[in-house]
Amino acid sequence: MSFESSRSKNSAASSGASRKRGRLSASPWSGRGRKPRAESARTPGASSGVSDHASPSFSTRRAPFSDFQSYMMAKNRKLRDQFDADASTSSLGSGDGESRHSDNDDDKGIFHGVSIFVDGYTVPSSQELRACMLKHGGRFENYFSRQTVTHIVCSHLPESKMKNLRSFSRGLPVVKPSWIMDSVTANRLLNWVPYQLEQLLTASHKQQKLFAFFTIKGEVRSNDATNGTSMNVEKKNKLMDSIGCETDKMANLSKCESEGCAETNDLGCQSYCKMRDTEKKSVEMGDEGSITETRQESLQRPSSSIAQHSTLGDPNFVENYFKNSRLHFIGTWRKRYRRLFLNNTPDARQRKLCVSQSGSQKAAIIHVDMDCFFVSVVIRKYPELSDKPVAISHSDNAKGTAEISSANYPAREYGLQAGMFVRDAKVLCPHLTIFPYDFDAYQEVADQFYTILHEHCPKVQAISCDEAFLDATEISDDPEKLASVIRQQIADTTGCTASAGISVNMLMARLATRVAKPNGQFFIPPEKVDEYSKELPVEALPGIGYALKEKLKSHHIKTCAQLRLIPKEILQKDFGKKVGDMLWNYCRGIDHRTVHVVQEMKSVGAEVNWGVRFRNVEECHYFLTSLCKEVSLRLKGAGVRGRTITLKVRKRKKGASEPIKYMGCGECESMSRSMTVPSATDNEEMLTKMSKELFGSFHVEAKDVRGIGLQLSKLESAEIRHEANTLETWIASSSEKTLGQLRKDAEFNEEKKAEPNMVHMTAQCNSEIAGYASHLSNNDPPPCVNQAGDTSWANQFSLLPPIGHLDINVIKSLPPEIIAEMNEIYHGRLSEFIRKHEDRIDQGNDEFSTMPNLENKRAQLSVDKGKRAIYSSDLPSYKTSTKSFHDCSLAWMIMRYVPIFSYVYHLFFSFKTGCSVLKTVSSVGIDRTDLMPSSLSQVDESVLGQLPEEVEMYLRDFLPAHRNSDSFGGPSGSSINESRRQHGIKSTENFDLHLWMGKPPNWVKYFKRSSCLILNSIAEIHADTGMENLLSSTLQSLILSIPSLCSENEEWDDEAVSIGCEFLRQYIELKVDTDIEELYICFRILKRLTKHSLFFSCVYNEVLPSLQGAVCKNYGGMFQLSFAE
DNA sequence: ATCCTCCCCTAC
DNA sequence: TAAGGTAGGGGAGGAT
Ligand SMILES: Nc1ccn([C@H]2C[C@H](O)[C@@H](COP(=O)(O)OP(=O)(O)OP(=O)(O)O)O2)c(=O)n1
Ligand SMILES: [Mg+2]
Ligand SMILES: [Mg+2]
Repeated sequence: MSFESSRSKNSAASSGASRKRGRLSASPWSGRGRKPRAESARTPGASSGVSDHASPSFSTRRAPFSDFQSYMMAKNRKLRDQFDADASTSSLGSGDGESRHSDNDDDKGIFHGVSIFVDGYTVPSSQELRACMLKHGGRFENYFSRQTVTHIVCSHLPESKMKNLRSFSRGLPVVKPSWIMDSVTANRLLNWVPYQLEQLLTASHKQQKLFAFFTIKGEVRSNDATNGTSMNVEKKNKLMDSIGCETDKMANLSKCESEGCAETNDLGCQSYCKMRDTEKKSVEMGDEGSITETRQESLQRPSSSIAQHSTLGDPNFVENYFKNSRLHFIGTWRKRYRRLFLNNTPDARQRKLCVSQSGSQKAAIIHVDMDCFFVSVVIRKYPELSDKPVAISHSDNAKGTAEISSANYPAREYGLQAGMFVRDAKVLCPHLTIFPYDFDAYQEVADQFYTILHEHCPKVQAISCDEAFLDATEISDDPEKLASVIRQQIADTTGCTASAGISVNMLMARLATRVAKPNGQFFIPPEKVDEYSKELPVEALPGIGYALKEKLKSHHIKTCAQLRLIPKEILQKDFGKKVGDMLWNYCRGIDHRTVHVVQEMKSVGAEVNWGVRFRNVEECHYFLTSLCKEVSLRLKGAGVRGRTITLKVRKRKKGASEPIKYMGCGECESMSRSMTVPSATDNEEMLTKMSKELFGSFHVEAKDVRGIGLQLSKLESAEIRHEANTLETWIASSSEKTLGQLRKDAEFNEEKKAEPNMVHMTAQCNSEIAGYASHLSNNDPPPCVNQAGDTSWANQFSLLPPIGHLDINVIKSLPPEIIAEMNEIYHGRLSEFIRKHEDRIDQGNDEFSTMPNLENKRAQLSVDKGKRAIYSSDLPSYKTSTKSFHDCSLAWMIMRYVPIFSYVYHLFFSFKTGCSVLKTVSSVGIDRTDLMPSSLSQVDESVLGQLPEEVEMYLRDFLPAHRNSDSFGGPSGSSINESRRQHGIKSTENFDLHLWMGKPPNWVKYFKRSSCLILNSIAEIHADTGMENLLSSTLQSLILSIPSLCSENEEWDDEAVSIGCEFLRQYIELKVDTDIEELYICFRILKRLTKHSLFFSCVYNEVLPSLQGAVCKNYGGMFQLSFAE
């Protein structure tokens, strides 16, 4: 939707009033200047690496560059970094990745030879640590294995977990994440000893600690006094190193950094420079017209020109933009604090599985949220400002369109809100003090915030950098106490206040927080849930934003109480199944969600919709290149690759003028297109190529482009080892086991040797992938199966899908040479298989085509004979089927070895149609028939969430997170079809809460349908009295039939009372202006009715305040009704 | 029916 | 000047 629409917090109207700033406002802008992040981002040695390496985005890493040379240097450096990351990723498991840059031996990275396993929640997150390790030549293990892991990294484990950790870590260093971050900062591998986890130091470890302490005694003493952090550690390290505790890797990166990276014979570097040159040339040359235009514009436009801050003026635009975008930061921080479920931990396996589901116990959910987060953090230094209106924004310009990011509570008194333009805010509150952002500080506080939460509760679901849900059901009898302890500690540690809401579900906890703010907490007991939720306006419910609110308003629904009057089926019909359910539940305070500690990552992307202005396609392409670079880095940082790439383009709406917001995108038409490729990628050049193609397909005028975004989905893990490892482990154990035995296995199986024939797999997969990747980067056509050369596929026999999995129809449609090769791989059994099948058809007994077999479907090799993009390839067909077999095996093994899983499985795996009967024959000795889900996408999330965390982890980890084997059509015509579908608002008049509108007024329908006899009668009477629209007449008639109606067979429920109340309230609303006398009469009759009927008594009492309120508002007095008896 | 694509909506 | 991102949920409608 357009940023310009009326739902915006900004009114275009109010630009007048440029008043003077208050006295206080001078300081933040004039005094401290406003170099937002660039400087601090490079500050070394912040305690836990807070300032650096926070985001995979390169944009957070370097200062902006003013001249072209430093720009190029930085680019080259970046390229090299990225190259390193590539190398270390593909060198996992086999060393051959290194040959690619063997000329540069010193580029191995400081963590060469180091392999970490991250246990539990850490700051920075395991994702970031992973990115960091891979970037600097180290390795990151998803699973603990004594063979591979050299260091265990963790922080803040509860004591119970510590015990486990002690037992399985035996001898391996257990260190804090700061070891890694500090090492990176120092650009060398620091000694880990000072970073040992103190909590873990048992007798055996103590020796090392004592040793460490002893050798640096003097230093530590003096430093301890200053409560030092990284500085002290840094000193400790120097000492340790000088004693020779551990050999250091030479710090060699800086050499390259200093000069001449452009001349490095680094292949990637050169090709990059070349590419950049051509890019640049094409931008400059363009067509004749645009050259002159360029000249003219740059001459004509002084510093205030549009070009200045747009893509036109800054070759580093994307980079600089992300360095300053608050929304970018809060968007990516969310990831930082979320635990992604690939991060399985041994302790999770070890913990008891019998954490009995608290079925009977009432849940205790705590929602914690920092108060006006950005403001609080910044004004810690200025306590005198805490009761003055303060906001955070990029600019203090009272006439500008900079946005308010956060306003403190005094400022909110003036009506300030996040998202408002500064110029509007200044109108509302002329003496507002505005501070610039301090992103480093926000991150640091957020880190502390989450550390505290995790210290107190194992079940934390991160919502954003300043907000989380805790499930305290099992850990505390007194969640209110827990909340206050947590809030106190947050205040003490961070100097900022947090508020908390406590209730029985996530919805109510969240709503409670709103009441609690600022700096408070609020508990909504189960019995009050109804009461609290009833009074709310619908937009107070999370999930109801501008659009839903408006849609509901058009049905005359403004409050939850009104919403409750609409039957679920009708809501579902009008809003869709899920949304309808949500509305129905939420307005009653019902919420079935559970606190999810781990969450799935489904897409990775980046977009820019500010400052985007182009003159020609070349500039668009250059921008796309930067964006792809960014996305590629983010993918690598997250350790994933994607198969579907989606490009989103915002195009100036026809007739739309220059946006209200400076450099904004204004009124836009937005469109998106995607293509799916057979092999998941994170390769920058590949992305660039694809995104350019997608961009071209829009046929958009370059000058009209106002925003571009790129997103990858259908994600797969970048680490092939992941599944391999798992497979090994599982295969290594043999017979049927109980769950208990299994757990013990998990504890010890790192000791085991895997089957020798399974070990090869990793290396082969890797080399295959590497080969494919290198082809891509050389711009060669992708290798086809035959060229791929290695007969290694034959060796991977054990990984092939059992022959029974193959869809015979698909097989037969394959090119003959592929069939031949497959036949070879299957040692001739394939042709036999085909022959048999043909026999069967002859007998009219085609088992394979009549039996619905999901797995067969998944293994289908969709061969698109049509035009295919250059990067498409037939090769992955094999990979796909191989992969699907992985999935089967893993899932199968879970079922086989863990009886409880069969149970769990039946509990929550829902199949679409025809459950697949999986025929598993095979090379690894499996011979069973079982049901299998094809992926986690078929799992019922809510059930999954209720499982014990361990089970959840298992399932998430062992099942494929995503469907891997759906057909890959490439950008085949259909997937690239422009769609101009209208999403017009459906005007179903199925329900309307305008009760007094319509020919027979709408209330008649409701009353007739009601199960309440009284309401039915009212409807009847209304009809009998000739559809009289005056309520008083109806009530007059009603009172005559009182004896027959009320007292004896009074049957009514809450819903009847509610609709009765709504009926009256709307009547009040309708009549209060125009016919106050009618209202008076009605309520006198009603008062009389209360004597005879409890129902009317309820309705009357509930509506009376509304009546008196309305009367008072309009006439300044109240009805005297009491004498009416 | 179910999947997929192209949206829209929401929250921070 | 100013930095309107990110990612999940979900609906409509076409393809299968
Ligand atoms: N439109 C928005 C919403 C939020 N934020 C940033 C600034 C906020 O400080 C932070 C946290 O968002 P909250 O919704 O929690 O808002 P606050 O913490 O500022 O206020 P509250 O006390 O209501 O939580 O995210 C932002 O930049 N722009
Ligand atoms: Mg907040
Ligand atoms: Mg918040």
